[in-house]
Amino acid sequence: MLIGELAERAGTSARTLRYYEEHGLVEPRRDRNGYRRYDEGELRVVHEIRALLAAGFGIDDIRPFVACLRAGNATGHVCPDSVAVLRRKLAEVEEYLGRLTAVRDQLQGQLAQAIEERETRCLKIR
Amino acid sequence: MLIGELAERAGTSARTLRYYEEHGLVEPRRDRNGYRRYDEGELRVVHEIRALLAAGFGIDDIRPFVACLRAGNATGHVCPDSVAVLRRKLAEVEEYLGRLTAVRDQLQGQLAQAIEERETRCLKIR
DNA sequence: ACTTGCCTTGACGTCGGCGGTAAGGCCTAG
DNA sequence: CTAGGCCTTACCGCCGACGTCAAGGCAAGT
Repeated sequence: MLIGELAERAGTSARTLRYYEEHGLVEPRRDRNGYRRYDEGELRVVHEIRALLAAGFGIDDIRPFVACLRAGNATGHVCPDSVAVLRRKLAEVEEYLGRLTAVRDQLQGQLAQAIEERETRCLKIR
Repeated sequence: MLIGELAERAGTSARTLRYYEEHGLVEPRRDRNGYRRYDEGELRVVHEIRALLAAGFGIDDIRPFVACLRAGNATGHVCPDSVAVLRRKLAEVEEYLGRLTAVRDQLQGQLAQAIEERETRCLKIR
């Protein structure tokens, strides 16, 4: 499989796949002419990468998951290194959730106050 | 008040205040020698800006709040434009909260699954 | 031979809110 | 006169996951 086909099947771009390779997440063989040659398994790897990125992981966080998949595991998150990253990320997400919830409450409060104030003014005008 | 004093009183840097000015949030007068001269009210404006930034607003979102404050209102979020931005931002935050909650649940699930799998293997080994 | 359509490397652009530094002007105290 | 402590404009750097050229090589159909 050449890079274009993998890109299309994975729902992404060739540039993106080269980027992953540049950062050590994928290592295709090379044809005589220098073309990258991927085997079928890489499709799963790329899907895993994309899912983790979408979940907010950084490239460096993802490396252990890929290694775990390559080691023959059914999923990338069962190895100790992956679990450590999972724990850390979960903590980060929960902290961010807390802050974001506080922000939401504050916004709701300001909005309610603004509306109330407007109605007060309307009553005065009448 | 010169830029250094305002920066210190607002708990930020001169560079930051110039950045705000560059983006139309503050417009100090100029002394004969070109120095920026701020009056007392700008301290509140800068505090408002910082609070909104900390809440996740972008520079462009903040402009109406500043205008609202300058128009003589007690707070920057009572004017129609500000309220519109508040509504939009609240919607954004809530959507992001939803996605982040989904991510958290997924992470918790994967973590639980990984731990369960490990324990299963330990039982087998024994 | 020519066109089309893959592929390659390399390098710069993006977004946002500044930080940092250079090169220089202004003002005051010693 | 000079040192220092403000101020000015101007421009590069940062982070991360790519997008977007540019310039060229390779393979295959007509």
